[in-house]
Amino acid sequence: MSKCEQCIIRQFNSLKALTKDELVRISACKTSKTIKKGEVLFEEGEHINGVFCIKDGVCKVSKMSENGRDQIIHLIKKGDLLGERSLINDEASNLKAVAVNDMEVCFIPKEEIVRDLEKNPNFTMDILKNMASSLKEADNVIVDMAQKTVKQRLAATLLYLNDKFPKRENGSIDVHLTREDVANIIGTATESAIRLLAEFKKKEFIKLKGKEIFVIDTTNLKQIAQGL
Amino acid sequence: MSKCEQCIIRQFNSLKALTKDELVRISACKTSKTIKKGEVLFEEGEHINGVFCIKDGVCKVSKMSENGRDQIIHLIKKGDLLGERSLINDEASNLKAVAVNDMEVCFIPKEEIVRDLEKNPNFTMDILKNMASSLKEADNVIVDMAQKTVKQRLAATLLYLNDKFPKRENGSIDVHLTREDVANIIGTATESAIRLLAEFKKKEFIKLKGKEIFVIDTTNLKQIAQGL
DNA sequence: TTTAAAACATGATATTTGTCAGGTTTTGAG
DNA sequence: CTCAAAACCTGACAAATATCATGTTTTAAA
Repeated sequence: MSKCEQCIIRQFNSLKALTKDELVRISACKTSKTIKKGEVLFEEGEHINGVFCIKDGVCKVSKMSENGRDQIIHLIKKGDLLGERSLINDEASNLKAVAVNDMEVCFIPKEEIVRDLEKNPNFTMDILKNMASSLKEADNVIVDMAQKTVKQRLAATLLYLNDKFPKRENGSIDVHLTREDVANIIGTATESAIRLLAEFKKKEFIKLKGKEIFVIDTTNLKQIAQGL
Repeated sequence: MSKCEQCIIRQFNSLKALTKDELVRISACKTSKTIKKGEVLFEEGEHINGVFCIKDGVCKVSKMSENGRDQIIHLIKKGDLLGERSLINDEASNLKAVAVNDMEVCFIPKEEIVRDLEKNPNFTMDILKNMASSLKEADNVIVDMAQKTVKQRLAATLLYLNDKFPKRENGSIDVHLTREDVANIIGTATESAIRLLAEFKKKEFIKLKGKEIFVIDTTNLKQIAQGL
């Protein structure tokens, strides 16, 4: 079992604010898990009671709408923390998380890390800063969902994926999303997502090879995302 | 100038976590303002450098989309704090705030209250809890914007307004929103909002008298909001 | 009180998006 | 490898929504 105090992943999230002693204690109680593509990390309504530190892979975090369709709200990747909110309130999760690529994660139980939230102001402030930044990002998503067309949102999403996620050797985005996943990110019907992907392909803004997506023409995609 | 330590409004927000001494100090440096309907509290891109404590009235908090239309993201009312995020990061505001009714607000400068964020863990935790709850709420809004029809969103918004805002003596919701404001909350064209309001009126789910809105049939509005 | 601007309203029409139906291709378990 | 399930794709059509045009009513400033 690897040791948190030697793990470089923590540099990418709030765990970097923990002291060496705190990390040693956390290391002793954390569990490491391998999660295969398609497996569930947690369900809506479940009490998570801890945080996941993502060492590798990607998962989709979604919420079922009253209309019965899943809306993907976040994609969580290597270096991210998942489930911070479970440390702050005692509510059940309003979200579901499913692995999109195979994952390596560590799980830190709430009761061990909550103390640090109370005792280490650096850690608290870092969590607070992240929340503030997530909230700002959420504002942007709300505006985009409310005001942009499906085509604009797809263009923006492709740029986001291309920007934030690793590439395979051949240059495609290394995230195993189905067309339905893409539709559930932008909030549209699967058929609409497929049609627009085909349109972007035809215009040579992107290349498609099975589930692999290659972003080619960022300039034009940016223009479309902005509604020009 | 009224004193914070004697002000009951703070019971409704995170300021309740401050000690008496802290409140006395804050009281000495805060400024009270009257803001008339239509006046701007702050603009997008402005550095707020403090928090507003809303003693009375309502304001709309919005963000301009790339498409050039304003999206209202929050309605802030009596008892709420506005601008907490300015305490946490040093970025300019991504949002604009405009009074919708006449307002009474107090402004607490950042430099005076930031100390309390550092020194008083109760205050920090309360801010953190509020952020977590806002984030959860933002998730819900994203799902609704992405998945619900305009009609569903209007029904949900009417129920929200009816639930969260004071009523006038005659029973109408005491928030002075134009049709354009309503459209900018639900993310649609003004004409569409007008048409749907007329439809709800015809079906007697609501009553309209000028800008006054009376919610009558919550049962049917709930059904519509849920897409039944 | 007057009056120009803003807000409200409605019809006609265009565009976007969803739904349904029918196929083909890909995937992964056995 | 085989083959059923899942994912993908496309067309036709329906529904939702935006846009444009035009007229009326309300509001608030002079």
